[in-house]
Amino acid sequence: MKKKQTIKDIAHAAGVSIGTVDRVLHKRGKVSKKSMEIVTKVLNELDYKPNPIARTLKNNTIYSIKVLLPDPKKDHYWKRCMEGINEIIVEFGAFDFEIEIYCYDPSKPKSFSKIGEQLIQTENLDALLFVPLFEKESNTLLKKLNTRQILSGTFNSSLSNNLVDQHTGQDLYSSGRVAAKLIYDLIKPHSRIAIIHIDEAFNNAIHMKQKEQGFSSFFKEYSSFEIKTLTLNSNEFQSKFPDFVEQFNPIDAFFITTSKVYEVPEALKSQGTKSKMVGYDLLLRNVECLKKGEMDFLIHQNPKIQASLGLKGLIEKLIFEKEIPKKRLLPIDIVNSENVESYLI
Amino acid sequence: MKKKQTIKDIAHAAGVSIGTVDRVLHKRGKVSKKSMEIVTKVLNELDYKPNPIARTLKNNTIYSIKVLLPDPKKDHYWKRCMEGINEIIVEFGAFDFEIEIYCYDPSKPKSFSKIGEQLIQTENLDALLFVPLFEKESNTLLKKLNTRQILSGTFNSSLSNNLVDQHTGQDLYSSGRVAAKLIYDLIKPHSRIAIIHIDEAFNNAIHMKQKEQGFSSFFKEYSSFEIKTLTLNSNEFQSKFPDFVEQFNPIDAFFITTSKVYEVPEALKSQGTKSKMVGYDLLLRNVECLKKGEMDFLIHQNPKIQASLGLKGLIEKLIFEKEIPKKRLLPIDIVNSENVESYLI
DNA sequence: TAAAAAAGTGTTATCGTACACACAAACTGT
DNA sequence: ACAGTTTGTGTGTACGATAACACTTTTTTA
Repeated sequence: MKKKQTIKDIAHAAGVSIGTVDRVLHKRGKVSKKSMEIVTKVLNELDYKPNPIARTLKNNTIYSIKVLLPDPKKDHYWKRCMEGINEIIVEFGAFDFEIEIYCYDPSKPKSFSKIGEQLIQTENLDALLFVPLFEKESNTLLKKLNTRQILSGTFNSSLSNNLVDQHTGQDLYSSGRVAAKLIYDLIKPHSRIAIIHIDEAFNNAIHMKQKEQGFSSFFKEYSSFEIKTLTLNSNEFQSKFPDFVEQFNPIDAFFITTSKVYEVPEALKSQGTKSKMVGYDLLLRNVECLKKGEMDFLIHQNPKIQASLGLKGLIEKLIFEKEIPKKRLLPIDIVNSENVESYLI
Repeated sequence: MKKKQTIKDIAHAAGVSIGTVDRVLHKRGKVSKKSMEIVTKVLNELDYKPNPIARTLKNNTIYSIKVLLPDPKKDHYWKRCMEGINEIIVEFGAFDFEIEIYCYDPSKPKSFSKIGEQLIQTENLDALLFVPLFEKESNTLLKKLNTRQILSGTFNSSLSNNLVDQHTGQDLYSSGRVAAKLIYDLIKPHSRIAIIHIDEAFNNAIHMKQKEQGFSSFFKEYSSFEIKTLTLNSNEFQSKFPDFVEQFNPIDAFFITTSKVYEVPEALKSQGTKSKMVGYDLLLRNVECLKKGEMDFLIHQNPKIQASLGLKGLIEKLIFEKEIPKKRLLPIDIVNSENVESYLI
């Protein structure tokens, strides 16, 4: 039963003062070669780890973190992210933090830029966590964050470059392949498959493309399927979707690449046909469809965990100086009517 | 930008010393009615919460936690639990803890009782986390833990009573239903389904039973399926399984309730028939089968997360006095050949 | 060679909480 | 009325890490 080593123990073992040990630990210089050697030697031998508790106690600055995500009022998907953020705020409530959430309009790149611009003007901003729906605008923001030495984190969507300090998300290409495999198991050869992209306003373009590429890559190994793609935004759905269905009929399976899955069974009801269906995200309306048997699988993007892990990473980096991986990929959860409850807790 | 309230702030606002505030906070008496009133009033007004960080700093005791789980050498499934435990040990390495792992033979209840008995004899044991494979023996242990005021936690298997302080696991009944739904989607009506229980030595009896009940409950809604059950232990597999298959042939789908799924495709190879198959756990051999297309789905019990969350809960209870829920149910993950990698990181 | 600058080292206050201790004021009993 | 007890209150120190500060020793410069 050995007690944890403290800086005092190290100092004593090395025959120096705690001041010297501290200078070695923080590489603050002003240490002789001799002291340096003996302290590092003792440090390695005794496996010293500074007590994070004591460290944060002394360092009583108030860290400021801002979170910027799409408005949940415009798209319900983001509500769960908000919940994840709020959970972390509670969890770290005992620490001196000032965390504020801001929302932008997911259909307006300018709204993103504008709020982003305001946020980085904040005095003493320590970290910014955001959802980079718009590639160009996000990169502009990131560059400014980097020059100002502000810690950056993204989640949900990913950027192709390496500018961000930390990213939390899913591999969308694999996610498309998962959907493909699920559908493949449900249908017969020579079936007809429709890929439907329903977006607010063509912003998730990269997002949807990656899923489609994964999906297609899977079916390339099997030539006997006919696959067609329809891309439309939310408003066009009522007008364009029925036409598409009529022309491509009969459709054996649908792969919907966004969370607006619930639109499809609704629209198909008049048709009377029963198709296999795989889509994204556990929105209330999607879950209802799943339970009613109107769709087969949902792929869970785990927005809550993505957001909370992202924020947690930034916080721990700030207060514990914990190193965080540049990229963290979460599992791709397959959800059907029977395990959906287990994800909703 | 408001700083966190400290005990000093409260004392100042109430016009008393921090000692008095402290006595009010800890109900240690020796406080006049007048002081009591004004301090509680200020306390409520300013929404004071003591800093748990500073609190633990003072309390420099070394906590002792023991973990008792089935030997990974006897059953590979437990290897990942071990990994989860070790990750947490690293994560909390900076704190004063003494965590030790002990293993018992999953086929011998006596081995569990014996080591359990030894562990609770330990002086100053603060918490015990264990896998309660054996109901009777586990309850005996739990009662002793309770009388000795030792914090208790279980994971993976659950007990029907309420004696344990904290449990982390999955709902096995639902898990059986998930398997049922997966199989249902893959086969035609009037198919024949086999439920196979392969156990080391009939210890997971409750475990397997719960899964079977969930599975059956799903198919009760559809009368047109023929379901047969085979229960055997690992050693009997070679001899009894082929007979069973021959008698019940053709079998359209298999539901294997334990992690020994990999045995089945192997045994069926000589048969030449292709059946649907759903089983449990991401053992290396199971993953190989999944990738080769020899089985359709695996249900992931997430042993690593179960173990690590369980241990983390106990630790946080001890050092931060964080309240932990009596029961924590993890999601039931559905795994196919395309998302399996995302769970193996 | 003396003065100035730099390098190296130890001491100490601080963060917020907890608790022992000291001390004063208000009571008790003889 | 005075010693002894109880009650109430404030002060001081500890926990471990950190960094400012003070001090000594060495090196550089004029």
